[in-house]
Amino acid sequence: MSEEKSLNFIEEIIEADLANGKYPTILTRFPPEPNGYLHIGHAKSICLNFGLGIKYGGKTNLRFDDTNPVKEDTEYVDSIKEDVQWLGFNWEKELYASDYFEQLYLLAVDLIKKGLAYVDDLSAEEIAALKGTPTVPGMDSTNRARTINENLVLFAEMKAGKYKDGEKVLRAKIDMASPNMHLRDPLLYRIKHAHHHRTGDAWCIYPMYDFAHGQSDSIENITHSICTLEFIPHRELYDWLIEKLEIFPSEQYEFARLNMTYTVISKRKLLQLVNEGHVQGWDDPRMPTISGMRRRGFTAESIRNFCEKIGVARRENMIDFSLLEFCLREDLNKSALRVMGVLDPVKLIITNYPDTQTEELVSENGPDDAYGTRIVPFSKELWVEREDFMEEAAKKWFRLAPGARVRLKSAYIVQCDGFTKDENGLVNEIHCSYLPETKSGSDTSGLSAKGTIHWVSVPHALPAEVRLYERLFKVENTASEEGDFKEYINEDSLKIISNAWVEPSLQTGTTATRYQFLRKGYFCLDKESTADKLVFNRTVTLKDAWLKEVKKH
RNA sequence: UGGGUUAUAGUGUAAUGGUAGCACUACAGAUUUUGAUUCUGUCCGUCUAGGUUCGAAUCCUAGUAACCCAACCA
Repeated sequence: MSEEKSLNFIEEIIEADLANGKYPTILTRFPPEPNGYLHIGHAKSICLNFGLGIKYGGKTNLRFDDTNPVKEDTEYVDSIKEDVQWLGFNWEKELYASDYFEQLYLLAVDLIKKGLAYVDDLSAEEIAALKGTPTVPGMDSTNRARTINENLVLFAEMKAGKYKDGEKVLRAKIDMASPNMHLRDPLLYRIKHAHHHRTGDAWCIYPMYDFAHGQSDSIENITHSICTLEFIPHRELYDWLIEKLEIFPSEQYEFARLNMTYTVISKRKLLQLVNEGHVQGWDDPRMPTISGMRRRGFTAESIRNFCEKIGVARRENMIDFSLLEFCLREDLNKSALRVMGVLDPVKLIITNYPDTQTEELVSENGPDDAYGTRIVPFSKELWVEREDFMEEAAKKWFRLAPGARVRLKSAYIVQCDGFTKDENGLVNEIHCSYLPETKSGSDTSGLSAKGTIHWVSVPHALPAEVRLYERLFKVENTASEEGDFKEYINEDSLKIISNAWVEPSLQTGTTATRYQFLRKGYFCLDKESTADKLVFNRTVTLKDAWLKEVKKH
């Protein structure tokens, strides 16, 4: 039954490694720096790393790459853990690069003893000047010739706090003429008299990425260390350090990071959007952060499916936002409760319906019988969608218009007889007569209506605020446009409707409940919603064939 | 213009010398008490030029384009 599914290039490597006995089992890791919130690009990495662990019966660690104390905070650690768990993954161990500071220090001492690292007194500017350029070889620092003993003493003094920030660094002794800039005696340690969110003031020297990441991988016996393409030039250094240190040979593999149309996916840019007030926080429902998407109403399942569909490769990519929406709708369609809500209300009066009568009609809750039914109250006055009425019916118009017949969902077929306008010329009442024998479930009329519309009974309706979201940017790819990415922000990405009406069954529900407002889209309760003031987020619209028809003309 | 990486429909991803497939998008139709869902169909592709081969997306040669690398960030 199971179809042969093609492997991505990392799976091929793993299967080969397992087949030839290179490793008995695999261990991967997801290694975020706790300096911001996770976004959809991280989700790709999470699904990849944890997915491989699951697929091949191995394990995956969650490791915080917390080697730069001035940028990191426990706030981010907590949010990252929450997001990974929410996505549905369990880590083998929760680890921190800062747990290895002592071991890393000893590894650095080892490197010095091997004559492969030295303490340099040059300033950042001087080091940069001597580094050369991609086309011009670098030149040795005079400190490169220091003896092993001298280096040992100086490095110990760095650790002991004898020097101020920037006075000294530890560098690997490799090749100042290498065509790979990362091999021109890269910095291994720098001095930072800064408070670390976990180690406090215990350290004033901190390892650089290149002397922490691969070593942490090795300490944990990570078999496949998977990162993004921009780390390709680091791999030579990654391998060099592991070889010279004679530690567990973890191997680095790189894949292309996720790019998506109509958004930005970079911590730096997302941070700007938050700090400059273009959005209301990291979990603003317009943000491509995991927390933003969760608040917006995305399901973890839909995000995992998306990550599965986009694949893993080594070429630059730009994924259509519509694929994400497809995955979202695909999942929500299966699980969302069907309810009725009117976003732009206009009153419909059933002239031949008894003034004080109320009926309890039965309507289905979901896409199949398993969801059961609920009671929806019906009466003489209903709220219906303003856009479902036209004074003069257009071609192919299936909805309300004078003389036209429509089905009120789960209720009756009504015939539109007329309408009234207010002093501003705005339609304020639609007058209809209902056909009693067309009652839903017991229709004996033999009549049919082309269109079916949703409604809410006026005396029973609950007021609600509804927040509609559009894409955050006006252009597909801000990076390929002139100027700053913020010039392309869509100012209309949030529309708040304060006078919507929803059916009474929506009084109870949690932020975990997913709804489909019939014909209007998928919605969920926002975290700001209260029993007195319901607030809904529109997660995504339904596909709308009529809208397309209208746009054609 | 030093080094590295990558080029397959509009987008993403397969095909590991042997029928260029799948998904999204777009378009058309059927069904529908959601103009949703579901179902059916259509359009559209191997960066270029040579070469090897019975046979090339795949191998070779030469181009072209895009991205990455000169932070005491990760």
